[in-house]
Amino acid sequence: MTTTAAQQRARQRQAYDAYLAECPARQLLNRIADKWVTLVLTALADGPRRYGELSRTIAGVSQKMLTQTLRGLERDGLLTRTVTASVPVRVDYELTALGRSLLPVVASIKAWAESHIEQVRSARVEYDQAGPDRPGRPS
Amino acid sequence: MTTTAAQQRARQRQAYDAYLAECPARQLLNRIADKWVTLVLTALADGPRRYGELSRTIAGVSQKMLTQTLRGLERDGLLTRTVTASVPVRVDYELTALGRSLLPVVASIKAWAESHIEQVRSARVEYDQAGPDRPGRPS
DNA sequence: CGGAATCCTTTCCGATACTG
DNA sequence: CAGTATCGGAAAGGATTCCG
Repeated sequence: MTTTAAQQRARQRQAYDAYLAECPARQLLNRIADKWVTLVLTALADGPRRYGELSRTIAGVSQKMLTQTLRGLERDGLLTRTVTASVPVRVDYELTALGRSLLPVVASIKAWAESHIEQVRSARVEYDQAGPDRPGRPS
Repeated sequence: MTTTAAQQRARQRQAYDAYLAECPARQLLNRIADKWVTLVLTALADGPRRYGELSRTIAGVSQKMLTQTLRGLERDGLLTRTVTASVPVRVDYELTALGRSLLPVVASIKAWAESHIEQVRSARVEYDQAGPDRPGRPS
């Protein structure tokens, strides 16, 4: 896979392109196109939330994944982490301006999933019934 | 995993909620909040594409992941697969109406990643510099 | 050309135990 | 309360080989 000078110039013009495997945009896409990221960001839509609140809101998330996701989002500048040194300690998470710019996008994914699940389920039933012997199906 | 009649009724009332671990919407979210799904759907934005075209457009995707993603999207009713029996065989993929309804959403994620990568990268630099000894960082 | 099938490595992720 | 650290199983995903 060689790249011509013309392709190089084309890339400069269009800046970042997620279709290119080596592009940083591809890696960022990989990070934000994530279930936990979507749920965490939308859970912070209405303002700051404590760790425990997030944990309860996002049912079934393990503490490991929640912490890991929060750290990643903090590092990427999408949310802030504020520690209040009390007993017991209190930690609040809040979206940054950058995080809020992503919010409508991930919120629309979540909304789409919730509003189209019925159609998807019936499509699956139809697909599975149509040909029990199809490409991709074992035995 | 048994569900009581009360739980069934509760689900009917609140429809689907991706925050609930058991909810089908959570699983659907898990499927569509995916790097390959985003790239495949956006690659089909301008009309039908052949398998080989998709493979070249989405640089770095393995044949296994591409086929697997396409099969999943076909089963979920987001795209159609059309085989033309020639030599060699020709296979085209095209978005369905359902798939097109998801398209603007995933396109906006891809666009966000491409347009905000700079801000995210500088946020990472700042985070990493600020405290080389921070929560989550080894030694 | 457009896959399927197999093998094998990497990464994800949950469970558990411990800490300030 | 809000984590960290570690371990092991499960799943994702790449490379390779073969096929209609």
